[in-house]
Amino acid sequence: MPRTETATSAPTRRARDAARPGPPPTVLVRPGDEPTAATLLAAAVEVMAASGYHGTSVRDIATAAGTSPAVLYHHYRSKQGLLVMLCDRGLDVLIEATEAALDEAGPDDADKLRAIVGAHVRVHMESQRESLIGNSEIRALEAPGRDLIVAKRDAQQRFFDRVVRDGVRSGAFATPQPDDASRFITTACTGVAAWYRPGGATEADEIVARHQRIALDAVAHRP
Amino acid sequence: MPRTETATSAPTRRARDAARPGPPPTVLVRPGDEPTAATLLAAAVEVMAASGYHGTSVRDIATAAGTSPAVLYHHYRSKQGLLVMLCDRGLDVLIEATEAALDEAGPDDADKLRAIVGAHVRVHMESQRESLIGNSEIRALEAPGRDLIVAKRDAQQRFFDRVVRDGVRSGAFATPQPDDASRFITTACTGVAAWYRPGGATEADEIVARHQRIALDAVAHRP
DNA sequence: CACCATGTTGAACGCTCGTTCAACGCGCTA
DNA sequence: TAGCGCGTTGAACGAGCGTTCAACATGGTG
Repeated sequence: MPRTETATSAPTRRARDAARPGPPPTVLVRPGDEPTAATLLAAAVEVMAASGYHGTSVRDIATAAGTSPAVLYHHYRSKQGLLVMLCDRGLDVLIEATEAALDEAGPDDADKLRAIVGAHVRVHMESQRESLIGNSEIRALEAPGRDLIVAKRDAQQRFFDRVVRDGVRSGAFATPQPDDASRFITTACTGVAAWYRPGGATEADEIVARHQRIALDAVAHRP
Repeated sequence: MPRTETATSAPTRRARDAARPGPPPTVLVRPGDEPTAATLLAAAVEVMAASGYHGTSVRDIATAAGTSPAVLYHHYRSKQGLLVMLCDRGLDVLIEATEAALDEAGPDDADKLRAIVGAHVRVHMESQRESLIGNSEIRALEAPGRDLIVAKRDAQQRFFDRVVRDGVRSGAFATPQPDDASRFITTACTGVAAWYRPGGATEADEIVARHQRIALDAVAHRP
C-alpha cells in the first residue's frame, strides 16, 4: 500500500524559502545602519516571526541585518541566546506596559480590567512580531533561559488573575470561574498578535475598545 | 561592545534534544505494531507536537515509529506531505465534530453556542497534539497544501461567526460586536490545546462546561 | 520451483546547519 | 610613525538535514 498521501507538495524546496513572501534575501536594514546588536535583534525578530526559530538560520538573520553570520556571534553567545534575549525583552515590555496601565487606572475593578486588557492588546499589536515569537517559540527555548521566560509569562497571567478575582470578590464581576475567565481573556487577547494587520479595516484603538468590552462581558460585569 | 547578551545558554546542544523530556530516542510504538502509514503519522504527531515541524527531523519521526527514514518515504511523498496530511485530518475531525454537535443541538441560540464550544474544546483536549500542530505549524506549510488547511480553518471559524451572529439577530446575545466576540471565543477555546494536561485538577467535562459558560457570557447572553 | 509485486533495508547523496577562527582593517595613543 | 586593541571578514569545520536508491527479504500466484 504505497503513497497513502493525497495532498501534493513541492518535494525539494525548503519550507522556509516557500513560506517567506517576496524575494528572500532582502536586506531589512537601511545601508547607513551599522550592524549592532540591536540591528541583529530586529532582524531576528523579523525573520523568526515569519519562519519560526528552527525555520530560521543564522545566515537568514545575518542576511536580513546586512551582515555575515560571524558578526552575530560577536554580539550574542549563540542563536539560542538571541532567542532568549528577544523573548525576555518582549515580555519586559508587556509587563511594564501592564503595570503602568494598572497604576494609572482608578480603584474601580472594571477600569482595572479595561486597563490591563488595553495594555495587553496594544502591546500585542505594536510589538506584534516579538509577541508572536514569545508566544509560539517557548518550546524552542532551552533549559536555563526557558524558566526565566515562563516565569515572566506566568507573572503577566497573574495580573489578570488578580484583577478578575478582586472583581468577583467585590461583586463587580459575576462569573463563577474567575481563573478560567482570566485565562480565557488573556488567551484571546494574546491571539491578537496572530491575526492583526496594521493597515486593516479596524483601527487599533477600536480593536482595543472591543476587546475591553468583550472581556468585561466574559467576566459577567454588571455595570 | 562585545556580548551584550546577559542570559546564559548551552552552546553546542541542539534545541530539540534539550526540549524533549526524558531519553530522546524512545520508540513510541509497541513492538508488535508494523510500521504502517498510520503508525508513522501517530509518531509524527507525537514528536512534532513537542518540537515543532522544523525542530523535528525525519529521523526523529522514524525512530519514534520504530523504523528507518526510508520507510517514511514509502508511505508519504515527503516530510511536508506528512504535515499536510496530519493537519488535514486533524481539521476534518474538528469540523465533523462541530457539525455533529450543531445537528444535535436544538434551535435555541444559546444551545447552539454551547454545542460548538463543547465540540471545539473537547476535540482540542482529546486530539490535543494534532490540534497543537494544526494551530502552530501553519506557517511551516507550503503553497498548495497551505491553502487547503487555511480554508478548512476558516470554515471552522465561520461556524462560530454564524451562531453568534444569529444569536445577536434573534436577541439572545447582546454583544455589539458579534464577529469580534466570535473570534475571541474560538481563540480562547483553541488555546485549551496549549495548556490542558490529561490528568490535571479539573475533569475534561468540567473544562468544557466552564468554557461554555464563559463563551455565553462573552456574547452577553441574556437567559 | 520460478516469478513478480510489495515492502524493507542500510548506506549514501548533496546540501545546509550552527559555530569557530586566523587573518585583516582601522582608529586610537604614545 | 609604530604599536595596540577592537570589530570585522571569508572561509572553513564537523554534524545533521531531507531524500534517494540499489539490493534484499517475503509471500502469494503460474
